[in-house]
Amino acid sequence: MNTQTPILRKGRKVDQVLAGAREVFLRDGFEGASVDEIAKVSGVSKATLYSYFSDKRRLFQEVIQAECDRMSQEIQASIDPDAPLDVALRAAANGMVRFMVSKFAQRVFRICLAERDRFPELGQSYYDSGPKRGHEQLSQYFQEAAACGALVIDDFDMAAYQFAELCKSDLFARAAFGVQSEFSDADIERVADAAATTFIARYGA
Amino acid sequence: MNTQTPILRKGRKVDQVLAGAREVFLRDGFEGASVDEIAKVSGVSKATLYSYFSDKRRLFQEVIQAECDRMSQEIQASIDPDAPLDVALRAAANGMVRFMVSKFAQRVFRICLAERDRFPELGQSYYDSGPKRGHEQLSQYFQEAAACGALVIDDFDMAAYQFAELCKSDLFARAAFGVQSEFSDADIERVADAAATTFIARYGA
DNA sequence: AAAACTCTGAACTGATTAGTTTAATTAATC
DNA sequence: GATTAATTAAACTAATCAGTTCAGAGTTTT
Repeated sequence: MNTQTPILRKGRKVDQVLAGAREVFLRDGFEGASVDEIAKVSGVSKATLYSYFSDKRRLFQEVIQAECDRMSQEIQASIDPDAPLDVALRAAANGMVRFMVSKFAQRVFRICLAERDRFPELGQSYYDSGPKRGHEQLSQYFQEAAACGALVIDDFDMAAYQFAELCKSDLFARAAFGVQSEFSDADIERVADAAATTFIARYGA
Repeated sequence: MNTQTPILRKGRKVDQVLAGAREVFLRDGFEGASVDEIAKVSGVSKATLYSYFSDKRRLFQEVIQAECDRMSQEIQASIDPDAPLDVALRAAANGMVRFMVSKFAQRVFRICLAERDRFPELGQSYYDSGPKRGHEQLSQYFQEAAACGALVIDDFDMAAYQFAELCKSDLFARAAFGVQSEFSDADIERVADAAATTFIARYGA
């Protein structure tokens, strides 16, 4: 349950392979990626690759699990608990919008969604690392703010879900479907402010 | 620009093929689906299939375009413009939540997202048939309601985006990532009511 | 019922790809 | 510097799959 390393890694090029596999899988998806391509990009022979990872599936799982974990790290809802409520909420919303439309978050989102039939545990894994984790952080902050009397919330879970969804307004779907791929600070600020304003209108003290 | 039928369809089994292809593509995605399987499910020989559709890509495009169109039809934000505002909003939210977590909408959503790299026009096509169309209907209703003095809205586009996003709270991500697949009326009602309440708190007169 | 059109089944091509094997090379260890 | 372990390139297997071909069977039209 702790230091087990389920994959055999007896070589010095494991990290090269993981890096190469990450690049190719995130670019081409699971089916779209060929093992030869991954070996080439990694600068490693196919035999070496297969000495580390028993098959393509396991390599993919390792890579995507690592990306989910990394996403989990990056979701640090940068909330300053001491700032005035509206300032803190605006800043948090800004961070969330920015993260949600980022190239990285979008890639992981789309890969996990696309491959979740082939890898049944992947959907749950993504959900736990992304939405669920973000939700927990928000919910906790809202509880503190409510304790201070700054917010009046009947259902903390629902409030957190709504806040996160408000941050997706407009931009998220555009990014996901490739309608727009670059977003200005003004775009982000606009959505974040609107999200915070609506949230406060409902839950403000 | 009107009655052109770009695909050669000189046979009597075209609809069988489209129906079979729909079933298989929606189940297995583009790569996952094999043409032999489609022919088998359609009850048609592969030669016949290829006499209708020049290749697998075109068949897929036809099928998914049809599904986008069908989705477009189904998005009839069932709004009663004469009902009291909160009743109308609750009903609209209920319809939206129900649609968004439906098997059909989820299938189309995931397929389009998964295949939009391979079919560049698909992302735009989905966006236009789904989010954009829903957005237009909402925006129009909000403008009417604002004209009646029932709503006070500064940015109609943003308001419509926010309403739609609020309807995705909690359930949409669960459905998309397979964390939950069946939703009770109570689940739906809960989210819809919360969405309407938050919306009215911000934009109510 | 003859002519014209459509469909079938099955075999075939050609290309791609996951995964294996092997004999030789390179790097790490003692 | 000798032993041991890791890596390599390249050829190979076996499977899958898109798309073609064609002789014959079925259907529609006149």
